[in-house]
Amino acid sequence: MTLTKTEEDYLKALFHLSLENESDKAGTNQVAEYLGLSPASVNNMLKKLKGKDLVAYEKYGKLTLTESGKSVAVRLIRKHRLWETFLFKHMNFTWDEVHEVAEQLEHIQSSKLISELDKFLGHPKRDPHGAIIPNEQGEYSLEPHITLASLQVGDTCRLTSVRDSSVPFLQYVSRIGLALSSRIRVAEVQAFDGSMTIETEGNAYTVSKKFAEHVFVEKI
Amino acid sequence: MTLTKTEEDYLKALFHLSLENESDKAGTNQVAEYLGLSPASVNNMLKKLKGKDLVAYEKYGKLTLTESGKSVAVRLIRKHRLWETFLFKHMNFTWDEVHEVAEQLEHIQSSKLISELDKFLGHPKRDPHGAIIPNEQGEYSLEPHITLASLQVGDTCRLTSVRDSSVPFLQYVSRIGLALSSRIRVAEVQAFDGSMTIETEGNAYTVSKKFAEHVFVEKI
DNA sequence: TATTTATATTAGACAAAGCTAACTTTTTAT
DNA sequence: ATAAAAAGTTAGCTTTGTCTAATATAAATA
Repeated sequence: MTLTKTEEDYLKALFHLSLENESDKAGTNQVAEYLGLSPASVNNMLKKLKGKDLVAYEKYGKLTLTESGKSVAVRLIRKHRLWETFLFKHMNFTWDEVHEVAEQLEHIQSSKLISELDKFLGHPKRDPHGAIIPNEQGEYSLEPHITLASLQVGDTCRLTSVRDSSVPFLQYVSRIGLALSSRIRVAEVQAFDGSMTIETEGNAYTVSKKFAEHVFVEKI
Repeated sequence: MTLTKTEEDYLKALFHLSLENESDKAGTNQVAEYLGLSPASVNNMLKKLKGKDLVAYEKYGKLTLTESGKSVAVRLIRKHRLWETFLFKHMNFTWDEVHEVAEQLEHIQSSKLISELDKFLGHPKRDPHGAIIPNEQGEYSLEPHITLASLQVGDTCRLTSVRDSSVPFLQYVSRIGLALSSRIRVAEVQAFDGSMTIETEGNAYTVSKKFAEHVFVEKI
């Protein structure tokens, strides 16, 4: 079954939202917000995807991807991340530039191209944002998602990946000298709003709680 | 102005047909045939493209691309041929496999990606079918299109490029041992139907006139 | 529990790009 | 020069994916 670009975008949205929500479910309005569409449009498309057995839900109920829908989504994410890696490593793109073009490239249909690209890149495990790339079978490890925001004063960590691929966020991360593998020490946390002062490479920066929640780390 | 994939496909079709016809013009039915659509659909789209000043024509008259339309088409052809080159040289695609995927890749919008790809490939002059790749400014040389069919008994030539990118044609070319730069000698020509017997690498094959008209050569 | 708010659905309209069938204009051939 | 054929156009319908406005259900709160 061949899906349209639009159908693929819905499945990917559902996959991402399911991961963020508890219990692998998402809501119509949430999908609409995520894709920048009206709830009516989303409802309309959901009917079609349900008919194709890619999404499961009861009227007025929460949405889940079926196994088949999940598999399509994971393959898309694999393609997206492989293309991001290609753009970053071979086309001189910066990490804030790769997402937009990969959004287009992920819809190219050619299994040969993807397996060759994977080989060409040396079967990379992570994309330029540190996100894990699912393998050819669609398997991927869900690593512990510890955010910078969960650390305490005095803790030291290493930046493993970022939650957001948006240009403003990534440029901000770079601006304060952070990148994948950066070592970070938490110097201060404000009880008032959770903002924290961090040290990296000898410099100190104060960042909001929201920011810290978008940075994944491993403690060291 | 951003064009849809569909609009781009029409412009590319018009460009190719204009080159094949005398006087850089094409007809509605011809475009319909080329794209596998009904003349009515084509007429419909032509109105839109005329409104955007990409195509020029009078009612019931022949079609030409405007300078602006030509420029869009050439940029698409450049992208198509660069992607074909990439697939062939780095993704282990054969020359009969590249066209289909390049048809998709040519619609990716990113000028940075194309200029980086060009650099990555070493600014190639020709694609895997021997076709000339327009440069960044959209300039390209129209080389003399001498076909194998125009040669006489005893002439010797080298295969420079092929007119057709279809899988059956390219597989046939390969099957009889021909590739870019192959040396060919014309051993015999039938006055009856123009079919010709050619020698290459010590083997002889008889091919139709139609076939010979799809093979571009330079005399040696 | 009753009411308000949030979420989800339906109905009806629209634009893009396709189609068929009918019609008009141009070209070709008798 | 006229009739037949080919090419181009128009009208009206279809599908896909979007929208707004109105309505129905579920969840939250008073």
